[in-house]
Amino acid sequence: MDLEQRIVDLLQQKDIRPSKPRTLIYKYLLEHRNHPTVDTIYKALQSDLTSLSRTTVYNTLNLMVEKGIVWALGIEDNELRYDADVNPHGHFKCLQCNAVFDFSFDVDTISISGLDNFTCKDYHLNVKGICKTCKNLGGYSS
Amino acid sequence: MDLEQRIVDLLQQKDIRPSKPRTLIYKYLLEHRNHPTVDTIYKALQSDLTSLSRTTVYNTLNLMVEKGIVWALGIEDNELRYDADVNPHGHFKCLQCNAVFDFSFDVDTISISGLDNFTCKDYHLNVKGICKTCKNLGGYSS
DNA sequence: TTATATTTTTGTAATGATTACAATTAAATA
DNA sequence: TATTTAATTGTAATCATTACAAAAATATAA
Repeated sequence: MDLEQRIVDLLQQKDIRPSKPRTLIYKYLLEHRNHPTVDTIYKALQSDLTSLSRTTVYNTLNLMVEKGIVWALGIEDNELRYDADVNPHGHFKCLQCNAVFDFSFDVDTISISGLDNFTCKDYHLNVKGICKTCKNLGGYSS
Repeated sequence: MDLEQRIVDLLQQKDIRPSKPRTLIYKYLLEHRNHPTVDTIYKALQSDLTSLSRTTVYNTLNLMVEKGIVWALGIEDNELRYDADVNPHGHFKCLQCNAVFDFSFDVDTISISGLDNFTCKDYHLNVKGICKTCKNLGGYSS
C-alpha cells in the first residue's frame, strides 16, 4: 500500500475526512521532520495545490492536533511549529545557534512526584543548552 | 534580611540593575506562582507603580529570561506565561479543565538518547492529560 | 440522476500579543 | 554640577492567528 493510501486510512480512522489539502498537509509533515511553521507548509504546497489557502493550513493543523495525530510545538515563542511525531519525545534547543534537535527518552524511567492519580496522555521534554557543534566551535562561556 | 533586599541582591548578582519596576515585577513573580501573563502582571502592579508601562513589563521579563532567572512558558499557545522557578520542573495541563499544575521530576533518572556531548542547561517537562479532579467528576471518554 | 443538506475551503478583515522606536526620565560617572 | 549612559514610557507598527461569510466540494435522500 502506498503512502498516500496509508495517510487516507489514518485520517479516516481518526474521523478526519481525507480531502486533498488535508492529505497533502499531513504528507508534508511526515516527509519533513524539521518542525515546519504554517507558512513553510503553506508555501511548499502552493505548487501542488494552487488554490490552497493559508486558513486551510491553520484549520487542518488545528484539527489534527485536536485529533491527536499532530503536535503543536512551542519551541520558538513567536510562532507554533508542527510535528507528525506524537510519540513521547523531546526537543533540544541550542542557545547559541538556535537549532532544534529531536531526542528520545524513556518515559517510564522518570520519577515524577505531584501527579498521583492524574492520567498522563503525552509527554514532551524541552531541554535548552549548547549543542555538540557549538561546543566544539567554542566561544560560549559558562 | 527582608524579601525586597534579597531580590535586589539577586538582580545585582545577575547584572540586572535593580530598578523599582524590575524589583516589583520579580517580586510579583515570586509571590504568584500561577504562571501569570504580561497583562496580569501589568494590571496588578499599576496600583503600586502608576507610571508603569506595558513595554517595561515586556522588557523586564525578556531581560530576566535572558539572564536565566525567569522562565517563559509556552503553555497556552497564544500568549507566554512567566515563572520565577527555574529549577528543572514540569507543567501538567488538563485537557478538560485547562488548569495547569506544577510537578517535580528527577532529571538524573531520565534515560535520554540522542544528546551525547550536548551541554544541557535547563529541563522542562510538559505533560498533557486529565487531572485528578476531572477524572473523579467523570465525563471524559478514552 | 437530481435536489438538498452538510462539510470543507477560501479570502478578507479583525484580533491581539509582542516589538520597534523615539522621546523622556532617572541614574551613574567625572 | 555637568555629562554620559541606562531605563522607562507611549504610540505605532508588525505579524501570527482567528472570525466570518461566501463559494466550492462532497455526501445524502428522493
